[in-house]
Amino acid sequence: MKYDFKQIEAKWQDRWEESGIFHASDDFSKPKFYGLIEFPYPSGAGMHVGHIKAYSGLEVISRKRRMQGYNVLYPIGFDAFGLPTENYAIKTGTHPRQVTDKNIERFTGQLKRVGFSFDWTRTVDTTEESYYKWTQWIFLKMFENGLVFRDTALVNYCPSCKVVLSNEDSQGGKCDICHSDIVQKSKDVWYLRITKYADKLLSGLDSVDYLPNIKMQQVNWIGKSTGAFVNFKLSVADEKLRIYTTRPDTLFGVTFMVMAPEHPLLEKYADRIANYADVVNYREECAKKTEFERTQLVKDKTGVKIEGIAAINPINGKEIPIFISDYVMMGYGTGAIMAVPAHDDRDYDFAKKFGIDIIEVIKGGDISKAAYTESGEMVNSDFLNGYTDKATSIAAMIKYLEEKGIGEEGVQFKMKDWAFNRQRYWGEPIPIVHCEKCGMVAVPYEELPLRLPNVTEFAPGEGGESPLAKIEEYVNCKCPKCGGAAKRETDTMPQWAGSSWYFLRYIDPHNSEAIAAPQKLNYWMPVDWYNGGMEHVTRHMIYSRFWHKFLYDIGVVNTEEPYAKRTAQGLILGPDGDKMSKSKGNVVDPNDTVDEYGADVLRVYILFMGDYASAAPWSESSVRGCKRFIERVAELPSLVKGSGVTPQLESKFHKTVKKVSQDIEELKFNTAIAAMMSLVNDIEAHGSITSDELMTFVRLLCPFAPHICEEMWEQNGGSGFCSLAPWPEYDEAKTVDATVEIAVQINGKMRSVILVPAKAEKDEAIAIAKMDEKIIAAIEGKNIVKEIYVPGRIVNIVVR
RNA sequence: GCGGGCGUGGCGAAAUUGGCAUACGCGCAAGAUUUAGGAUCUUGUGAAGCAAUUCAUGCAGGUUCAAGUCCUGUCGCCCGCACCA
Repeated sequence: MKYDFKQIEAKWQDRWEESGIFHASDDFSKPKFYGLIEFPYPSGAGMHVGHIKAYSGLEVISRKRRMQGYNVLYPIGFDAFGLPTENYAIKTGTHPRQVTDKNIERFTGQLKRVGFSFDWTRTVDTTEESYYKWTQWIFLKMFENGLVFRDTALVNYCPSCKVVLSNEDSQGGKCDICHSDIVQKSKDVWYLRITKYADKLLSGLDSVDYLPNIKMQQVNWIGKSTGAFVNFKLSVADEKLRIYTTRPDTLFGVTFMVMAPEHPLLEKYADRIANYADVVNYREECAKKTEFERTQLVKDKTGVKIEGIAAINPINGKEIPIFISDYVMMGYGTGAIMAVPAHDDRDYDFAKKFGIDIIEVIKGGDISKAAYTESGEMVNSDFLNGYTDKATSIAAMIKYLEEKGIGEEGVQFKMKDWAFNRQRYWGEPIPIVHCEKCGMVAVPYEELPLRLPNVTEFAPGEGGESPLAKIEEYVNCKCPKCGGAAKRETDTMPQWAGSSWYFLRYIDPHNSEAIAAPQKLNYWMPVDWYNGGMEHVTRHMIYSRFWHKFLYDIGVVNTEEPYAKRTAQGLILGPDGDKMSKSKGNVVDPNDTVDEYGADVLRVYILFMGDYASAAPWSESSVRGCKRFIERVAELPSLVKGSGVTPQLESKFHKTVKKVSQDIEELKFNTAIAAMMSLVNDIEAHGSITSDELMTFVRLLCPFAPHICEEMWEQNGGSGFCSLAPWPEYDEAKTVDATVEIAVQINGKMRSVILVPAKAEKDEAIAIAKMDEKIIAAIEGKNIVKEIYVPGRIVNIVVR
């Protein structure tokens, strides 16, 4: 068969589209498989081969599931709101709608050329009114349920994008989008109370099958810590200074207190603080520092001692000084700490710098040199003296604190509430109206979608306000409650909103009455397998798990967790081994590879490159190797002869079917393909193949290289589509050879190879080994000390 | 600093989980075919040696009949979190 991939691939892509064989059906009697990939952001750069890799894993799984008889939902869509599109619109004056449509068209074309088995009838686009209506609907439900609040806060602000960012979007003090330095700015912020779900987000991880490193990152991000809150009295007033600590058992070692420079008690007692001017000065200096400087660069301890107010250690009545320092954050715990310099590195540095006492309460280190942070025997600690176990001494102290009413057990999370608004045009309008009389009022559900007005100016205002603020007919409205004059919220939602629930919309994408029909949700959820990039493991995944858990709590969905299983693919690096980027010019466009080698070759190569989860550089010559493989596969029909199959080749077939079937489930596509290559080598060496075997092989390869397989299936008398033909079965008995080659070692060194029956007993195997010439020579005249036989593996004779 | 992972030919990588190290592919070499080759096919290909053999999984030890795999130490790289109290 001549391998004309252009003709073959176009032909089958057309047939698949016409026949609709990849459309999921709502036949609830069949077992279902919902495979989900992260829908792309349709950027102007088009897709690169990394996208293709991200979708190829579940593509193979989904195709295999269809052949196994499952009702498969493998959908695709576009996460199209966002800054890059808007920035492009500002630069070129093109409307973001037009830019988005153009980019989606281009992405769609690229995806179709690769022959992905997506259900194209269920495509979603987060920027369509029929979609964002429901994004707004969920927001209003959250508003209704007290999960939305507004606050003035110091926020991460990107001066270049003129936008407020969540902590997640400003990691390392850099803007996630333009990489400018983030500054702290006081602003009105809409928050989603994700912290209310912190515990559920953490405990839910026990019931899902995520790769261990994915779980770990989420656990880390949620950052639960257990400890205690302790109230310290102030010397000047009947006022408590409340702190959080994970080591309440070190309370006897406290020699000073530290408050965050922004701590509200400072202002409250300003008139009692003798050096209040210094405090204000220090606070202003700190505010100038970016988060990055404050947390990364300047680890040298700075601070100011509060004159005129001290704290009383509630456990021993000692008066201790209070400092302010920027190593204590207002955003974590209570914004104040008890400092135990003997057993905390940061407190130790601070105490050394300011000449404060250091009292050892845990034995084991040398506190004249450094803080001792390991565990050990408690000393100088009254009733805790002699305790050696950390958990018991903490429990004893908490018990004491609670009895005396000076503190209690407590839990803290690193995760903060989700800053949810952006001063931008290209996002979902926040459906809230500000009324002078009624306050914040929700737009009534029946008025959704609250449409994004058509504008011509997309740039944010100099004051950082949304472009929507300039449109008077949008801003001015009537209060839905009292009917009086009111103003609309002009901020929009962040990029992460639309992607927090898209997997639900695929289930019923054209439903105008609900997110999706309940019986369909019940059938399809949860997502059986979700694959995506490691970069989305903490943001998108945590946000969407939060939304899903909320929807569960209000009875919209029937599963607590959206994703039953989550895996991640590794990057494809440029041919130079660097991360692909436009600026380096090392981006590989899948279209180029499809043009030159064909979609099947591209697919096989991407999965053959190496471990699916690891990064690997692109290699053009290795692509050619995969082309050779596909071409040799295309020639297999010429080897079909009526008979003449050897037991060895038959066994190899069964072994290969078994290996490929198993490897696919473990995302070990590289070894699955290697096994098929090896089988082709053996077939060629043998010189013939039966028609049945050919058809088995074609079905086995079909999820990887579906176009050529469909063609061969048709040419060789297969009925229907190969893509729907039954997945090959194997006979376990036939994967085992009757005789096996095993190695013979003398004293653990390989000396020979013998052929023994697979079921040989120890005596038989050793007897055969001792007849081997090389072995005879090796053991001649020596004492046999020990004989080891591992069936099917090895014989080892120990001699002296 | 804390947490996780990795280190195997010239290259991408395998290794049934303690049992023939280097499968599969690339590259390279020789040959065939070709007007030509960045095409195709055949053969060879960890290193040293004429050989039998010996040495090879970052480095140094250890356990074991047997170690890429387990243990101890050490070096190097990658990722995540990070003044989180």
